[in-house]
Amino acid sequence: MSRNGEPKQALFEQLAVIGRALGSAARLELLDFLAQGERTVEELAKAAGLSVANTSKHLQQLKGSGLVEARREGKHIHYRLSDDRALDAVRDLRVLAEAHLEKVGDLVTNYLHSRDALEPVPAEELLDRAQQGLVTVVDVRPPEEYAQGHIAGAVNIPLDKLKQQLKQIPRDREVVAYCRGPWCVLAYEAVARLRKAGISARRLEHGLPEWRRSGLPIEQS
Amino acid sequence: MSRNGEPKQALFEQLAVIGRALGSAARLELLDFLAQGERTVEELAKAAGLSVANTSKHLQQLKGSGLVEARREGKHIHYRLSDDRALDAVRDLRVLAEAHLEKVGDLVTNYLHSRDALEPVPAEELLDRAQQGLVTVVDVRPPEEYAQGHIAGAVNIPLDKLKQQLKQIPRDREVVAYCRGPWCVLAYEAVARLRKAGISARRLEHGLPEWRRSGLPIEQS
DNA sequence: AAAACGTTCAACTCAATGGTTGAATGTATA
DNA sequence: TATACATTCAACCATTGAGTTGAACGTTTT
Repeated sequence: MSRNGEPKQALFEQLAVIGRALGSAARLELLDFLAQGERTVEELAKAAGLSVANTSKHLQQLKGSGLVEARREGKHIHYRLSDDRALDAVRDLRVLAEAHLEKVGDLVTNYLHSRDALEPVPAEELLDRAQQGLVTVVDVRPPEEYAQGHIAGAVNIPLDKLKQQLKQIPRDREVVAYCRGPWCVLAYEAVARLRKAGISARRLEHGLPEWRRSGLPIEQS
Repeated sequence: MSRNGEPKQALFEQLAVIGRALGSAARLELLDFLAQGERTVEELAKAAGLSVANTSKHLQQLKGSGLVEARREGKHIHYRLSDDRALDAVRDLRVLAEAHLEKVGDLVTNYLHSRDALEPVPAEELLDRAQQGLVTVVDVRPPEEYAQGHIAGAVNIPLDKLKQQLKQIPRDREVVAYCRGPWCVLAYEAVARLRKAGISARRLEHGLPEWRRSGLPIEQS
């Protein structure tokens, strides 16, 4: 922004408006529903699990960026995708995300070439050693998810904060990282980075949902 | 995000990470430059008119979303697009912007004084006619960028050298000018000046990155 | 008219982001 | 080894965004 209104800047700014519109999981989910056809605000709110007011605001943001259009019919206002090409953009995002995650996966498996290093920590073992204070348990999910509930005694270090907080991690004991579940790659990546920094690290066999289901101790912030 | 980490939510959140990365004019401009090839932080900062520190932060955000990769070479760190498909996403944004944001249309048409006069040449048409020797293809970017790769058969006439080299341009056939991307200022300006000099000229519909992306012939100096 | 309903607006809180600055890191050169 | 250089980090401020709540708007029904 900073600078004058050169056309080039202005154009990129317009593109950024659309980019921002795609930069929220809630809105992407709304677009996903709208891909199936027209929906009212109420329907969308229910489907996405959002408040009506909040949904309305998201929809207006989408409308402002030209991705959706609205039509009044009686009491209801129906929203629809204004252009099928909007789906192209979402599809591209998906492709990029998959490519990225795959690449990350490759990085991890390349880095952890030793079999035992890749070996995950079973839940019972972790519980056992955590209670003896032998391991540092790291929750690599975003703070919101951490706040909702996490393994008792775990510290929250989201992946993007890992580098900054490396120094605060005790180097004299093993780190066990975990995240959402089986297909969540955050924990893999965290382990890779920790090892790169010379810290002994493994990942929890499963994620938090499995931990909870097994009746193992959870705590909330 | 409010709610728990259900897989579906997690997926959309991953997509949203990429969407957010595309949600800043500065980052889109950086991507635009990177579409031409590897660049150092310093080069990018200068090109985008941002501070180096700020540029670095933006680049790391792009890296975090998997859109770009970095490589160290001596003192410099070279960034590049990690996936050509990233350009697809940006192209989609552009299409959407053109289709739905009247603002953009206004900006574009205001920017080039006569829209009809600056009708672009589609890539296939250019390739076709260039092979028959019917057009003079002019690359108006600076020599360094030209050296890194240009459309096969194109001559390099940077904008500031255009006046001096006008005489060397054959007047009996059409000139097609191109530069970095669809909105690169240089090509518009070049076309305008060529016409002023009585030479029939149009600009390439897209820029070099898109040309390369389509697998059309490139050569290096 | 009045009442009921779906949607939007306005005002607010809290977290996240873009940006700056000066220090720290890591790599080549003297 | 000391120095210069390119990049990143850390701390900080101003702005924006998501989300909530209660009131207002427009349309239909009574």
